[in-house]
Amino acid sequence: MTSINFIPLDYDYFDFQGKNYIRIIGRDEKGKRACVVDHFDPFLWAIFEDSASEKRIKDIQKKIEKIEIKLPSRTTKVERTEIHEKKFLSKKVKAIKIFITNYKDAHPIADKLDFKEIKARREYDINIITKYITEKKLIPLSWHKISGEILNNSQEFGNIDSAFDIDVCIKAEKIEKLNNKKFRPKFLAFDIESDELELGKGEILMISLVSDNFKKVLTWKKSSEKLNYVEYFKSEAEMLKTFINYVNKISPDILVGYFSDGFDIPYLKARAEKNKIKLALGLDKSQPSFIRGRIPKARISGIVHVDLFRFIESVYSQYLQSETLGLNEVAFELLGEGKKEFNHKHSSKIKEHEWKDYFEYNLQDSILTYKLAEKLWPDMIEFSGIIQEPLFEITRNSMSQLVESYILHNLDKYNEIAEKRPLHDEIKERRQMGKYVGAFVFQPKPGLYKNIVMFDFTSMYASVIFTYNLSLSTFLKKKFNKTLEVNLEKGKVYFSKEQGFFPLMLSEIIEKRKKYKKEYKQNPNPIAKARSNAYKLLANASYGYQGFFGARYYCREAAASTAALARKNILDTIDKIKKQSYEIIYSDTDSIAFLLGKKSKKQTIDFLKKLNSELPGIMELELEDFYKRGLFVAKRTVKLGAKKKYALINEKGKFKIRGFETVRRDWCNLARNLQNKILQKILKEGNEKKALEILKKTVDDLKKRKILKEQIIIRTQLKKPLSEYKAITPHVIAAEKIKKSGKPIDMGMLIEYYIAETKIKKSLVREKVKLPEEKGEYNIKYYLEHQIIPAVENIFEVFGIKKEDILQKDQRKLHEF
DNA sequence: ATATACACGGATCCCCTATTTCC
DNA sequence: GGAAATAGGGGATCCGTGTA
Repeated sequence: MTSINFIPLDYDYFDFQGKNYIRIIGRDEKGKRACVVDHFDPFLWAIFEDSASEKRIKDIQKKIEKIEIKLPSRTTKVERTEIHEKKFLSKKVKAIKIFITNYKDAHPIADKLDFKEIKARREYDINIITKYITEKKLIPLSWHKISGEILNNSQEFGNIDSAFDIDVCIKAEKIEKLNNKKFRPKFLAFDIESDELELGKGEILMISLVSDNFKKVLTWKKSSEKLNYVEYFKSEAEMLKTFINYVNKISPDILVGYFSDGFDIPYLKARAEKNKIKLALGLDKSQPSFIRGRIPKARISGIVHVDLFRFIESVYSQYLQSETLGLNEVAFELLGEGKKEFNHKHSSKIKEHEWKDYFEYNLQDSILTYKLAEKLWPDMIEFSGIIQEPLFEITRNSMSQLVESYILHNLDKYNEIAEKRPLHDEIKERRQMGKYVGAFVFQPKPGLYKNIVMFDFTSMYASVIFTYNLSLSTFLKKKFNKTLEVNLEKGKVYFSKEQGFFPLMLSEIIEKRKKYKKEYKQNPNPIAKARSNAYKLLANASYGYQGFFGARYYCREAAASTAALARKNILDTIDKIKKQSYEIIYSDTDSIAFLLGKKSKKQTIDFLKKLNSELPGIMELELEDFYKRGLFVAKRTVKLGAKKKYALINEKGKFKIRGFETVRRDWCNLARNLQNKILQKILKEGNEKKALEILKKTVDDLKKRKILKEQIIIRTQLKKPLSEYKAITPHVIAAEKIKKSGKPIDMGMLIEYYIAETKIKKSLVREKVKLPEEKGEYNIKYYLEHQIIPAVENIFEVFGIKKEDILQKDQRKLHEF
């Protein structure tokens, strides 16, 4: 027996003689490409009724062991069974573990377990790789010592070692986890350019590739200038062949693109087909395969294909300020550099000397993608390690899938059998349930306040779930002794006080989050930060997960109770703060703002300690900050204060602006910047005088047509296919215009437009829409009445200045010209 | 395909009234 | 001259986006 130190990267499975085997590609310690083949005994569970007698169980076991399914290609039978004492939804159960020949047939086998003493059949609907990892504990992106037999030209598994381009192949006998050591994968970033955005429609003009000390642009277009990183070919086909050769030669661990699931890989595949070339990117020379979905997932055998856009969209975007998730903006925020400027036009119109810029542009995209991959690597590795799913899945799964994977991989700690995925009808039913009551939001009074204290609950929902033990596994249909009773709108619901595994798991997540946050503070480094963030994300998503109709552990009652008890706690706390004669000015979900008044900061902090000592369980209130001033405005429609809209300045002069148009991307920059400046001025100075001057200046500039076009562009996202819109809004018109001009329209596109002057008097805004590149003058009336005034009128109204006052002054000014 | 709460612009619908059209 | 058709104003409601 030999052994290697191994880090798993890419997981797949195959059948050999009717049985399932797992194939994992990774690296050994010397950086050599290694392949581990492991057997896997698939199984599922059947859970007995509590009333089932020992004798009956034995009977059933014998019957189960005779189950067999004959298919044309294979026969699957029950190989063996074991009786276990397990837990299901935190309750003790007797269950039978049924080992079968091939996991693909787990479903039909489950269907055959039709005995009245069996109340549930489970774990036949879990992905085979997930199941393998939970069983064998071969954790992705962690080092392991694999002992076993080296396969060298072995006929076993049909010559697997020679089918793959690998250095060593081992059939695993024993797997041991090693202590964490660093691993730096070999990335290869790539990007393609073409005239047409519709998949495969036009030719691929060029492909850029970036890896360690490697930069290339492959093209078949001629340029007047020779560049050392550009390789010229005589045709698209030759270029594609060389691209495939480079990928094979460099043999990266991770092939990384930006939106490459949705564009680059499918495009390459389509063009390769057209040119009758096999897109043999896989380690076994196979072509990429596509797993269906909203955006298909492009899998390359043996190499992890990471589409950074997808990872950023599903996981990382919440840490970003960027308003779009385009490569340019994201790279700017994370790396401080953006894409190269290039004025896109059809290749037939590009002059010879202009190609150089296009090549540079194309190369820069891959450089940025490469750098982003390096930057996000700590997050990918931490997510993969914590959730224990392969990188391919981690970078593509939604938040609910990540939470669920975390649960599945941790169930054995609690001796739990997994709950099943909801079936189609079940999902339909859950969705029809409608909404339950959510968070409490305090109705603020408009005004400019001084000396504000803000408290907030740390991980409020997660701490409520643990404190009150709210989950599917603790939800009771009836009231028993020692139960928690929660009043919901539709009646009372009950939860057991016996510890449920879900709340317990969540408390461990919270603990780990605290631990790594502390660790990060003591020693700031990307790994600690990524780890702390990953746990924070899991904790935050758990509440939503329990209320999500697609969840295995869906429990509407638990989700509704979480919200209800969070409301109760914050309202109780508000009462206590009031009783100390503080004046509450605002509260939303987990935060409370009130005036310091005559009290000192120390008194307030002492009071916070007292509040904390009275809070149930692990619930915790902390001081968010002291603020020098805060502004709350009225709603547009009624005189009441607007919720979720306020601006604060702390004692260090740092602003916190929420909900205002300043932070909304569907307002033009002119209105946003103006509002931002005005808010900041008012908060800094404590009055509106100077702010009013800023407003006048802007109105003046607007009327004199001094405003730059960039400032008046309105951006709105297209959230569904154009044809599905019932209300034809300005951004829909703009999208139609783009489509007419021959550019493709994608769902999710950010549509840009401005409102122009028109000759004829038109009443609808949409009739004045123009695209940024269209010539025209901006509509002064529109920008004044629909952008500038609405953005600031509520602010000035706090100081008793009415919209008419502002407008009248303007009109007088207008006459002066 | 994590949850609900909230603000608000613009379109659309509906009702009412004034004006125009038609007999 | 009077009824019917039409235009236009104003408010309620719906649709849609984005944020907390």
